[in-house]
Amino acid sequence: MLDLKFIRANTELVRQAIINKNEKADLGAILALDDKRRKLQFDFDTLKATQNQVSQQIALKKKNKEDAGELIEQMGSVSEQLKAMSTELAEVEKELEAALLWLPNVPHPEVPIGRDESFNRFVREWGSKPDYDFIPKEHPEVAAQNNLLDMQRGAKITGSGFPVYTGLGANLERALINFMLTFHQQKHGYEEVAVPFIVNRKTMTGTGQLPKLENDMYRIDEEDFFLIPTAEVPITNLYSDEILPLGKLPVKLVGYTPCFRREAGSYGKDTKGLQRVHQFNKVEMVRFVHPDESYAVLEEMVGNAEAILQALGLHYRVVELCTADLSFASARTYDIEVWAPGAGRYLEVSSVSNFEDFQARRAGIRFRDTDGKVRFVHTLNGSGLATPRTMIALLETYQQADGSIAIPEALKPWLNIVV
RNA sequence: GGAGAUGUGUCCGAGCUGGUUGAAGGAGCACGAUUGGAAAUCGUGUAAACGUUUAAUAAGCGUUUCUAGGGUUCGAACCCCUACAUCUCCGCCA
Repeated sequence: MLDLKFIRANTELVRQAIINKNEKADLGAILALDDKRRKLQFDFDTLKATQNQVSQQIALKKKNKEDAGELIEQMGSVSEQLKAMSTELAEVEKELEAALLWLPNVPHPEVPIGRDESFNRFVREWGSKPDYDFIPKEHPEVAAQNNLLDMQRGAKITGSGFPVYTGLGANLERALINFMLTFHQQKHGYEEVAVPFIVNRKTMTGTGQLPKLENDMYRIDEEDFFLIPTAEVPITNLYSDEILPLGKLPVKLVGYTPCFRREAGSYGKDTKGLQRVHQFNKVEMVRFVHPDESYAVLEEMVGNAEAILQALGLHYRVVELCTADLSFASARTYDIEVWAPGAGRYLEVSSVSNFEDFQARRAGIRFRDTDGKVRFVHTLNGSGLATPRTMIALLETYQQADGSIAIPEALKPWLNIVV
Protein backbone atom coordinates (compact mmCIF):
# COMPACT_ATOMS: atom_id res chain seq x y z
CA MET A 1 0.00 0.00 0.00
CA LEU A 2 1.14 3.48 -0.75
CA ASP A 3 0.87 6.45 1.59
CA LEU A 4 -1.98 8.77 0.62
CA LYS A 5 0.19 11.79 1.29
CA PHE A 6 2.77 10.32 -1.05
CA ILE A 7 0.13 9.67 -3.70
CA ARG A 8 -1.15 13.23 -3.45
CA ALA A 9 2.35 14.65 -3.76
CA ASN A 10 3.51 12.27 -6.52
CA THR A 11 0.40 11.61 -8.53
CA GLU A 12 2.20 11.43 -11.87
CA LEU A 13 4.79 8.98 -10.60
CA VAL A 14 2.08 6.68 -9.28
CA ARG A 15 0.08 6.96 -12.49
CA GLN A 16 3.16 5.96 -14.48
CA ALA A 17 3.85 3.03 -12.15
CA ILE A 18 0.36 1.65 -12.78
CA ILE A 19 0.90 1.84 -16.51
CA ASN A 20 4.40 0.35 -16.45
CA LYS A 21 3.29 -2.52 -14.27
CA ASN A 22 0.26 -3.26 -16.46
CA GLU A 23 -2.06 -2.73 -13.53
CA LYS A 24 -5.49 -1.18 -13.67
CA ALA A 25 -5.92 0.67 -10.41
CA ASP A 26 -8.27 3.66 -10.48
CA LEU A 27 -6.12 6.52 -9.28
CA GLY A 28 -8.76 9.17 -10.00
CA ALA A 29 -11.31 7.43 -7.82
CA ILE A 30 -8.78 7.14 -5.03
CA LEU A 31 -7.98 10.83 -5.08
CA ALA A 32 -11.67 11.75 -5.16
CA LEU A 33 -12.45 9.45 -2.25
CA ASP A 34 -9.53 10.84 -0.31
CA ASP A 35 -10.88 14.34 -0.81
CA LYS A 36 -14.30 13.32 0.33
CA ARG A 37 -12.89 11.53 3.34
CA ARG A 38 -10.93 14.55 4.51
CA LYS A 39 -13.94 16.82 4.26
CA LEU A 40 -16.10 14.39 6.22
CA GLN A 41 -13.38 13.91 8.77
CA PHE A 42 -13.11 17.63 9.32
CA ASP A 43 -16.85 18.10 9.77
CA PHE A 44 -17.06 15.16 12.10
CA ASP A 45 -14.12 16.31 14.21
CA THR A 46 -15.58 19.80 14.54
CA LEU A 47 -18.97 18.60 15.69
CA LYS A 48 -17.46 16.02 17.96
CA ALA A 49 -15.36 18.72 19.60
CA THR A 50 -18.58 20.61 20.39
CA GLN A 51 -20.12 17.52 21.87
CA ASN A 52 -17.10 16.89 24.05
CA GLN A 53 -17.19 20.47 25.33
CA VAL A 54 -20.86 20.42 26.18
CA SER A 55 -20.51 17.01 27.80
CA GLN A 56 -18.00 18.52 30.17
CA GLN A 57 -20.39 21.33 30.96
CA ILE A 58 -23.11 18.80 31.72
CA ALA A 59 -20.76 16.94 34.02
CA LEU A 60 -19.90 20.17 35.78
CA LYS A 61 -23.53 21.18 36.24
CA LYS A 62 -24.46 17.81 37.60
CA LYS A 63 -21.59 17.99 40.01
CA ASN A 64 -22.90 21.33 41.27
CA LYS A 65 -26.41 19.92 41.44
CA GLU A 66 -27.62 22.34 38.75
CA ASP A 67 -30.14 21.50 36.06
CA ALA A 68 -28.54 20.21 32.85
CA GLY A 69 -31.76 19.18 31.15
CA GLU A 70 -31.57 21.84 28.48
CA LEU A 71 -28.04 20.99 27.45
CA ILE A 72 -28.81 17.27 27.39
CA GLU A 73 -31.75 17.90 25.14
CA GLN A 74 -29.58 19.96 22.78
CA MET A 75 -27.05 17.21 22.57
CA GLY A 76 -29.64 14.67 21.64
CA SER A 77 -29.74 15.84 18.03
CA VAL A 78 -25.98 16.37 17.90
CA SER A 79 -25.51 12.80 19.01
CA GLU A 80 -27.70 11.57 16.19
CA GLN A 81 -25.94 13.74 13.64
CA LEU A 82 -22.60 12.42 14.77
CA LYS A 83 -23.79 8.87 14.44
CA ALA A 84 -24.89 9.47 10.87
CA MET A 85 -21.65 11.23 10.02
CA SER A 86 -19.45 8.52 11.44
CA THR A 87 -21.37 5.92 9.49
CA GLU A 88 -20.80 7.84 6.28
CA LEU A 89 -17.16 8.40 7.14
CA ALA A 90 -16.66 4.71 7.82
CA GLU A 91 -18.18 3.85 4.47
CA VAL A 92 -15.93 6.23 2.58
CA GLU A 93 -12.89 4.99 4.47
CA LYS A 94 -13.78 1.43 3.65
CA GLU A 95 -14.18 2.27 -0.02
CA LEU A 96 -10.93 4.16 -0.06
CA GLU A 97 -9.09 1.35 1.69
CA ALA A 98 -10.44 -1.18 -0.79
CA ALA A 99 -9.38 0.95 -3.76
CA LEU A 100 -5.98 1.56 -2.24
CA LEU A 101 -5.33 -2.17 -1.98
CA TRP A 102 -5.36 -2.37 -5.77
CA LEU A 103 -2.64 0.22 -6.15
CA PRO A 104 0.71 -1.43 -6.95
CA ASN A 105 4.07 -0.46 -5.55
CA VAL A 106 6.17 2.06 -7.49
CA PRO A 107 9.23 0.52 -9.18
CA HIS A 108 12.70 1.71 -8.25
CA PRO A 109 13.92 4.36 -10.76
CA GLU A 110 16.60 2.04 -12.16
CA VAL A 111 14.21 -0.77 -13.00
CA PRO A 112 14.09 -1.21 -16.79
CA ILE A 113 10.74 -0.20 -18.23
CA GLY A 114 9.30 -2.85 -20.48
CA ARG A 115 6.12 -4.50 -21.61
CA ASP A 116 7.23 -8.14 -21.31
CA GLU A 117 10.02 -10.40 -20.11
CA SER A 118 12.21 -9.64 -23.11
CA PHE A 119 12.96 -6.32 -21.44
CA ASN A 120 14.51 -8.02 -18.41
CA ARG A 121 18.13 -7.07 -17.88
CA PHE A 122 20.94 -9.64 -17.77
CA VAL A 123 23.06 -9.00 -14.69
CA ARG A 124 25.64 -11.77 -14.46
CA GLU A 125 26.19 -15.49 -14.69
CA TRP A 126 28.15 -18.07 -12.77
CA GLY A 127 29.77 -21.17 -14.18
CA SER A 128 29.05 -22.34 -17.68
CA LYS A 129 26.85 -24.80 -19.50
CA PRO A 130 28.37 -28.25 -18.94
CA ASP A 131 29.43 -30.43 -21.89
CA TYR A 132 28.34 -34.03 -22.27
CA ASP A 133 29.61 -36.77 -24.56
CA PHE A 134 26.06 -38.02 -24.78
CA ILE A 135 22.76 -36.27 -25.33
CA PRO A 136 21.54 -35.12 -21.88
CA LYS A 137 18.05 -36.27 -21.05
CA GLU A 138 15.31 -34.20 -19.56
CA HIS A 139 14.54 -34.69 -15.90
CA PRO A 140 11.39 -36.82 -16.19
CA GLU A 141 13.44 -39.44 -17.96
CA VAL A 142 16.33 -39.26 -15.50
CA ALA A 143 13.83 -39.47 -12.65
CA ALA A 144 12.11 -42.47 -14.19
CA GLN A 145 15.37 -44.36 -14.66
CA ASN A 146 16.22 -43.85 -10.99
CA ASN A 147 12.69 -44.20 -9.58
CA LEU A 148 12.69 -40.73 -8.05
CA LEU A 149 9.27 -39.44 -8.98
CA ASP A 150 5.74 -40.73 -9.39
CA MET A 151 3.66 -38.05 -11.04
CA GLN A 152 0.92 -40.48 -12.04
CA ARG A 153 0.10 -41.57 -8.53
CA GLY A 154 0.28 -37.96 -7.36
CA ALA A 155 -2.35 -37.16 -9.96
CA LYS A 156 -4.40 -40.12 -8.79
CA ILE A 157 -4.52 -39.22 -5.13
CA THR A 158 -4.91 -35.48 -5.64
CA GLY A 159 -4.65 -34.17 -9.17
CA SER A 160 -2.08 -33.30 -11.78
CA GLY A 161 0.74 -31.12 -10.55
CA PHE A 162 1.00 -32.74 -7.13
CA PRO A 163 4.29 -34.63 -7.27
CA VAL A 164 5.12 -37.74 -5.29
CA TYR A 165 8.80 -38.22 -4.56
CA THR A 166 9.91 -41.80 -4.05
CA GLY A 167 12.97 -43.44 -2.56
CA LEU A 168 16.12 -41.53 -3.38
CA GLY A 169 13.90 -38.81 -4.86
CA ALA A 170 12.28 -38.22 -1.49
CA ASN A 171 15.68 -38.42 0.20
CA LEU A 172 17.06 -35.86 -2.20
CA GLU A 173 14.16 -33.53 -1.68
CA ARG A 174 14.57 -33.64 2.08
CA ALA A 175 18.33 -33.32 1.78
CA LEU A 176 17.94 -30.19 -0.33
CA ILE A 177 15.67 -28.56 2.22
CA ASN A 178 17.94 -29.46 5.11
CA PHE A 179 21.04 -28.39 3.29
CA MET A 180 19.62 -25.01 2.37
CA LEU A 181 18.16 -24.25 5.79
CA THR A 182 21.38 -25.12 7.54
CA PHE A 183 23.51 -23.30 5.01
CA HIS A 184 21.65 -20.02 5.46
CA GLN A 185 21.81 -20.32 9.22
CA GLN A 186 25.47 -21.20 9.48
CA LYS A 187 26.96 -19.28 6.59
CA HIS A 188 24.61 -16.29 6.37
CA GLY A 189 23.40 -15.85 9.94
CA TYR A 190 19.65 -16.31 9.46
CA GLU A 191 17.41 -17.46 12.28
CA GLU A 192 15.15 -20.35 11.40
CA VAL A 193 11.40 -20.17 11.92
CA ALA A 194 8.78 -22.83 11.32
CA VAL A 195 5.41 -21.27 10.58
CA PRO A 196 1.83 -22.27 9.71
CA PHE A 197 1.08 -23.24 6.10
CA ILE A 198 -2.41 -21.81 6.30
CA VAL A 199 -3.13 -18.15 6.98
CA ASN A 200 -6.12 -15.87 7.30
CA ARG A 201 -7.30 -13.15 4.94
CA LYS A 202 -5.68 -10.28 6.80
CA THR A 203 -2.29 -11.93 6.60
CA MET A 204 -2.70 -12.66 2.91
CA THR A 205 -3.59 -9.01 2.35
CA GLY A 206 -0.66 -7.75 4.39
CA THR A 207 1.97 -8.97 1.96
CA GLY A 208 -0.03 -7.97 -1.10
CA GLN A 209 -1.28 -11.32 -2.45
CA LEU A 210 -4.84 -10.21 -1.81
CA PRO A 211 -7.00 -8.88 -3.22
CA LYS A 212 -5.36 -9.32 -6.61
CA LEU A 213 -4.46 -13.02 -6.59
CA GLU A 214 -7.43 -14.56 -4.83
CA ASN A 215 -8.11 -16.90 -7.74
CA ASP A 216 -4.56 -18.19 -7.79
CA MET A 217 -4.80 -19.54 -4.28
CA TYR A 218 -6.24 -22.58 -2.59
CA ARG A 219 -8.67 -21.53 0.04
CA ILE A 220 -10.66 -22.92 2.91
CA ASP A 221 -14.06 -21.27 2.84
CA GLU A 222 -15.34 -22.31 6.27
CA GLU A 223 -12.71 -20.24 8.06
CA ASP A 224 -11.81 -17.89 5.20
CA PHE A 225 -8.27 -19.28 5.33
CA PHE A 226 -5.78 -19.70 2.52
CA LEU A 227 -3.00 -22.16 1.80
CA ILE A 228 0.17 -20.15 1.49
CA PRO A 229 1.69 -19.66 -1.98
CA THR A 230 5.04 -18.82 -0.35
CA ALA A 231 6.56 -18.64 3.12
CA GLU A 232 6.92 -14.91 2.54
CA VAL A 233 3.30 -14.53 3.63
CA PRO A 234 3.38 -16.02 7.15
CA ILE A 235 6.95 -14.96 7.88
CA THR A 236 6.64 -11.33 6.81
CA ASN A 237 3.39 -10.99 8.75
CA LEU A 238 5.00 -12.33 11.92
CA TYR A 239 5.51 -8.76 13.10
CA SER A 240 2.40 -7.17 11.62
CA ASP A 241 0.85 -4.36 13.67
CA GLU A 242 3.94 -4.10 15.81
CA ILE A 243 6.47 -1.41 16.52
CA LEU A 244 9.89 -3.03 16.77
CA PRO A 245 12.39 -1.52 19.18
CA LEU A 246 15.62 -0.25 17.66
CA GLY A 247 17.69 -3.21 18.78
CA LYS A 248 15.37 -5.67 17.06
CA LEU A 249 16.47 -4.66 13.57
CA PRO A 250 17.65 -6.09 11.32
CA VAL A 251 15.39 -9.13 11.46
CA LYS A 252 16.83 -11.98 9.44
CA LEU A 253 14.68 -15.08 9.12
CA VAL A 254 14.76 -18.24 7.08
CA GLY A 255 12.03 -20.83 6.92
CA TYR A 256 10.94 -23.89 5.03
CA THR A 257 7.36 -24.37 3.90
CA PRO A 258 5.49 -26.12 1.16
CA CYS A 259 3.91 -23.68 -1.29
CA PHE A 260 0.49 -24.09 -2.87
CA ARG A 261 -0.43 -22.47 -6.14
CA ARG A 262 -3.45 -23.03 -8.30
CA GLU A 263 -1.59 -21.53 -11.26
CA ALA A 264 -4.90 -20.50 -12.74
CA GLY A 265 -4.56 -19.52 -16.36
CA SER A 266 -1.27 -21.29 -16.95
CA TYR A 267 -2.63 -24.63 -18.07
CA GLY A 268 -0.58 -26.24 -20.77
CA LYS A 269 2.45 -24.13 -19.95
CA ASP A 270 5.63 -25.77 -18.67
CA THR A 271 3.69 -28.87 -17.74
CA LYS A 272 6.61 -31.25 -17.99
CA GLY A 273 7.47 -33.03 -14.73
CA LEU A 274 8.39 -30.69 -11.92
CA GLN A 275 8.57 -27.51 -13.97
CA ARG A 276 5.27 -26.06 -12.84
CA VAL A 277 3.43 -27.79 -10.02
CA HIS A 278 0.63 -26.94 -7.60
CA GLN A 279 2.53 -27.93 -4.49
CA PHE A 280 6.25 -27.56 -3.98
CA ASN A 281 8.82 -27.00 -1.29
CA LYS A 282 10.76 -23.83 -0.79
CA VAL A 283 13.22 -22.34 1.65
CA GLU A 284 12.59 -18.63 1.99
CA MET A 285 14.69 -15.79 3.37
CA VAL A 286 12.93 -12.76 4.84
CA ARG A 287 14.52 -9.58 6.13
CA PHE A 288 13.18 -6.50 7.93
CA VAL A 289 15.67 -3.68 7.67
CA HIS A 290 16.15 0.04 8.15
CA PRO A 291 15.03 1.90 4.99
CA ASP A 292 18.56 3.18 4.40
CA GLU A 293 19.91 -0.34 4.07
CA SER A 294 17.34 -2.13 1.99
CA TYR A 295 19.03 -1.89 -1.39
CA ALA A 296 22.38 -3.06 -0.05
CA VAL A 297 20.55 -5.94 1.63
CA LEU A 298 18.80 -6.78 -1.63
CA GLU A 299 22.17 -7.37 -3.29
CA GLU A 300 23.34 -9.38 -0.31
CA MET A 301 20.30 -11.64 -0.45
CA VAL A 302 20.79 -12.35 -4.12
CA GLY A 303 24.28 -13.45 -3.11
CA ASN A 304 22.83 -15.67 -0.37
CA ALA A 305 20.65 -17.45 -2.89
CA GLU A 306 23.48 -17.71 -5.41
CA ALA A 307 25.70 -19.33 -2.79
CA ILE A 308 23.37 -22.32 -2.70
CA LEU A 309 23.64 -22.91 -6.42
CA GLN A 310 27.39 -22.45 -6.29
CA ALA A 311 27.66 -25.00 -3.50
CA LEU A 312 25.64 -27.39 -5.63
CA GLY A 313 27.80 -26.63 -8.64
CA LEU A 314 24.92 -25.54 -10.85
CA HIS A 315 25.34 -22.99 -13.63
CA TYR A 316 22.97 -20.03 -13.40
CA ARG A 317 22.37 -16.45 -14.42
CA VAL A 318 20.92 -13.47 -12.62
CA VAL A 319 18.46 -11.17 -14.33
CA GLU A 320 16.70 -8.05 -13.19
CA LEU A 321 12.98 -7.96 -13.87
CA CYS A 322 11.56 -5.14 -15.94
CA THR A 323 8.48 -3.22 -14.80
CA ALA A 324 6.02 -5.55 -16.52
CA ASP A 325 7.47 -8.65 -14.84
CA LEU A 326 7.76 -7.02 -11.45
CA SER A 327 5.23 -8.32 -8.97
CA PHE A 328 2.45 -6.12 -7.64
CA ALA A 329 4.17 -5.38 -4.33
CA SER A 330 7.78 -5.27 -5.43
CA ALA A 331 9.93 -2.21 -6.09
CA ARG A 332 12.88 -4.14 -7.48
CA THR A 333 13.40 -7.84 -8.15
CA TYR A 334 16.23 -10.10 -9.25
CA ASP A 335 15.50 -13.56 -10.56
CA ILE A 336 18.02 -16.34 -10.49
CA GLU A 337 17.69 -18.84 -13.30
CA VAL A 338 19.44 -22.17 -13.19
CA TRP A 339 20.59 -24.01 -16.28
CA ALA A 340 18.82 -27.24 -17.13
CA PRO A 341 21.00 -29.08 -19.67
CA GLY A 342 18.34 -31.62 -20.68
CA ALA A 343 15.66 -29.04 -21.29
CA GLY A 344 18.28 -26.70 -22.74
CA ARG A 345 16.94 -23.66 -20.98
CA TYR A 346 17.21 -21.56 -17.87
CA LEU A 347 14.60 -22.07 -15.14
CA GLU A 348 13.66 -19.61 -12.42
CA VAL A 349 14.63 -20.97 -9.01
CA SER A 350 14.70 -17.81 -6.99
CA SER A 351 13.15 -14.39 -6.92
CA VAL A 352 14.62 -11.81 -4.58
CA SER A 353 12.65 -8.62 -4.01
CA ASN A 354 12.76 -5.37 -2.13
CA PHE A 355 9.26 -4.20 -1.27
CA GLU A 356 10.50 -1.07 0.45
CA ASP A 357 7.72 0.01 2.84
CA PHE A 358 4.84 -1.26 0.67
CA GLN A 359 4.20 -4.46 2.63
CA ALA A 360 5.17 -2.83 5.92
CA ARG A 361 2.48 -0.19 5.45
CA ARG A 362 -0.14 -2.78 4.59
CA ALA A 363 0.79 -5.06 7.42
CA GLY A 364 1.69 -2.33 9.91
CA ILE A 365 5.29 -3.32 10.56
CA ARG A 366 7.17 -0.38 12.06
CA PHE A 367 10.23 0.39 14.10
CA ARG A 368 11.46 3.17 16.33
CA ASP A 369 14.33 5.01 14.67
CA THR A 370 17.32 6.54 16.45
CA ASP A 371 15.56 9.91 16.57
CA GLY A 372 12.62 8.33 18.38
CA LYS A 373 10.33 8.59 15.36
CA VAL A 374 8.29 5.61 14.29
CA ARG A 375 8.86 4.53 10.70
CA PHE A 376 7.88 1.65 8.49
CA VAL A 377 10.56 -0.97 8.01
CA HIS A 378 11.60 -2.14 4.58
CA THR A 379 10.79 -5.77 3.89
CA LEU A 380 12.64 -8.06 1.52
CA ASN A 381 12.41 -11.67 0.70
CA GLY A 382 14.03 -14.18 -1.57
CA SER A 383 13.77 -17.85 -2.34
CA GLY A 384 16.78 -19.73 -1.22
CA LEU A 385 15.65 -21.81 -3.09
CA ALA A 386 12.54 -23.46 -4.51
CA THR A 387 13.27 -27.18 -4.73
CA PRO A 388 11.50 -28.47 -7.89
CA ARG A 389 13.58 -26.63 -10.43
CA THR A 390 16.69 -27.02 -8.32
CA MET A 391 15.97 -30.73 -8.51
CA ILE A 392 15.51 -30.53 -12.27
CA ALA A 393 18.85 -28.80 -12.69
CA LEU A 394 20.47 -31.25 -10.33
CA LEU A 395 19.18 -34.32 -12.13
CA GLU A 396 19.92 -32.99 -15.58
CA THR A 397 23.35 -31.61 -14.69
CA TYR A 398 24.59 -34.63 -12.75
CA GLN A 399 23.21 -37.35 -14.98
CA GLN A 400 25.78 -39.92 -16.13
CA ALA A 401 26.13 -41.72 -19.43
CA ASP A 402 24.81 -44.92 -17.82
CA GLY A 403 21.63 -43.19 -16.70
CA SER A 404 22.54 -42.92 -13.03
CA ILE A 405 23.10 -39.60 -11.27
CA ALA A 406 26.05 -38.28 -9.31
CA ILE A 407 25.49 -36.48 -6.02
CA PRO A 408 27.26 -33.17 -5.39
CA GLU A 409 29.52 -33.19 -2.32
CA ALA A 410 27.50 -30.50 -0.55
CA LEU A 411 24.44 -32.73 -0.42
CA LYS A 412 26.08 -35.96 0.68
CA PRO A 413 26.03 -35.21 4.43
CA TRP A 414 22.28 -34.75 4.15
CA LEU A 415 21.48 -38.03 2.49
CA ASN A 416 20.83 -40.80 4.92
CA ILE A 417 21.58 -43.55 2.50
CA VAL A 418 24.83 -44.50 0.84
CA VAL A 419 24.69 -43.89 -2.87
C1' G B 1 -17.38 -30.02 21.26
C1' G B 2 -18.95 -28.80 27.02
C1' A B 3 -17.88 -25.49 31.66
C1' G B 4 -15.38 -21.34 33.53
C1' A B 5 -11.77 -17.18 33.77
C1' U B 6 -9.33 -13.33 31.30
C1' G B 7 -8.23 -9.58 27.21
C1' U B 8 -5.78 -1.99 29.34
C1' G B 9 0.16 1.74 26.63
C1' U B 10 7.05 -1.46 24.85
C1' C B 11 6.02 -4.96 29.07
C1' C B 12 3.74 -5.91 34.01
C1' G B 13 -0.38 -3.95 36.31
C1' A B 14 -4.59 -0.51 38.72
C1' G B 15 -9.18 1.39 37.25
C1' C B 16 -14.72 -1.72 35.75
C1' U B 17 -20.59 2.00 42.08
C1' G B 18 -20.41 5.63 33.71
C1' G B 19 -18.42 12.45 33.50
C1' U B 20 -10.50 16.74 32.93
C1' U B 21 -8.34 8.75 32.86
C1' G B 22 -4.29 8.81 27.05
C1' A B 23 -5.39 6.27 31.21
C1' A B 24 -2.56 5.50 38.75
C1' G B 25 1.79 2.52 40.11
C1' G B 26 5.98 -0.28 38.55
C1' A B 27 9.54 -2.19 34.93
C1' G B 28 12.00 -1.01 30.55
C1' C B 29 14.01 2.73 27.47
C1' A B 30 16.18 7.90 26.52
C1' C B 31 18.56 12.15 28.42
C1' G B 32 20.85 14.64 32.63
C1' A B 33 23.29 14.57 37.62
C1' U B 34 26.70 11.63 40.51
C1' U B 35 31.60 8.40 39.28
C1' G B 36 38.39 7.76 37.22
C1' G B 37 34.81 4.30 34.64
C1' A B 38 30.69 1.21 35.72
C1' A B 39 26.83 -0.58 39.05
C1' A B 40 23.59 1.51 42.51
C1' U B 41 21.05 6.16 43.47
C1' C B 42 18.52 10.80 42.19
C1' G B 43 16.04 14.07 38.47
C1' U B 44 13.47 14.72 33.79
C1' G B 45 11.10 12.61 29.76
C1' U B 46 8.73 8.46 27.34
C1' A B 47 2.05 6.15 22.39
C1' A B 48 0.21 6.03 17.68
C1' A B 49 -3.11 7.37 13.72
C1' C B 50 -6.05 10.95 11.22
C1' G B 51 -7.52 16.00 10.35
C1' U B 52 -6.19 21.17 10.63
C1' U B 53 -2.48 24.93 10.57
C1' U B 54 2.55 25.70 8.59
C1' A B 55 7.97 26.67 4.36
C1' A B 56 8.26 22.40 7.59
C1' U B 57 8.10 14.96 8.30
C1' A B 58 9.11 21.91 14.00
C1' A B 59 5.65 23.86 17.57
C1' G B 60 0.20 24.37 18.12
C1' C B 61 -5.01 23.01 17.88
C1' G B 62 -8.93 19.22 17.13
C1' U B 63 -10.42 14.06 16.74
C1' U B 64 -9.74 8.88 17.46
C1' U B 65 -7.69 4.56 19.85
C1' C B 66 -8.18 0.65 26.84
C1' U B 67 -8.84 -7.13 21.60
C1' A B 68 -12.63 -6.25 17.40
C1' G B 69 -17.68 -5.06 15.94
C1' G B 70 -22.51 -3.55 17.49
C1' G B 71 -25.97 -1.46 21.42
C1' U B 72 -27.67 1.65 25.81
C1' U B 73 -26.59 6.97 27.19
C1' C B 74 -26.18 13.98 26.51
C1' G B 75 -21.51 11.21 27.72
C1' A B 76 -18.40 4.33 28.18
C1' A B 77 -11.96 1.43 29.38
C1' C B 78 -16.06 1.17 32.84
C1' C B 79 -23.20 -1.23 31.60
C1' C B 80 -25.44 -4.89 27.60
C1' C B 81 -24.82 -8.18 23.10
C1' U B 82 -21.72 -10.70 19.43
C1' A B 83 -17.08 -12.28 17.47
C1' C B 84 -12.04 -13.42 18.16
C1' A B 85 -7.77 -14.67 21.17
C1' U B 86 -5.41 -16.65 25.62
C1' C B 87 -5.56 -19.69 30.07
C1' U B 88 -7.83 -23.72 33.30
C1' C B 89 -10.95 -28.10 33.73
C1' C B 90 -13.82 -32.04 31.05
C1' G B 91 -14.70 -34.76 26.49
C1' C B 92 -12.58 -36.31 21.78
C1' C B 93 -8.38 -37.20 18.60
C1' A B 94 -3.07 -37.50 15.90
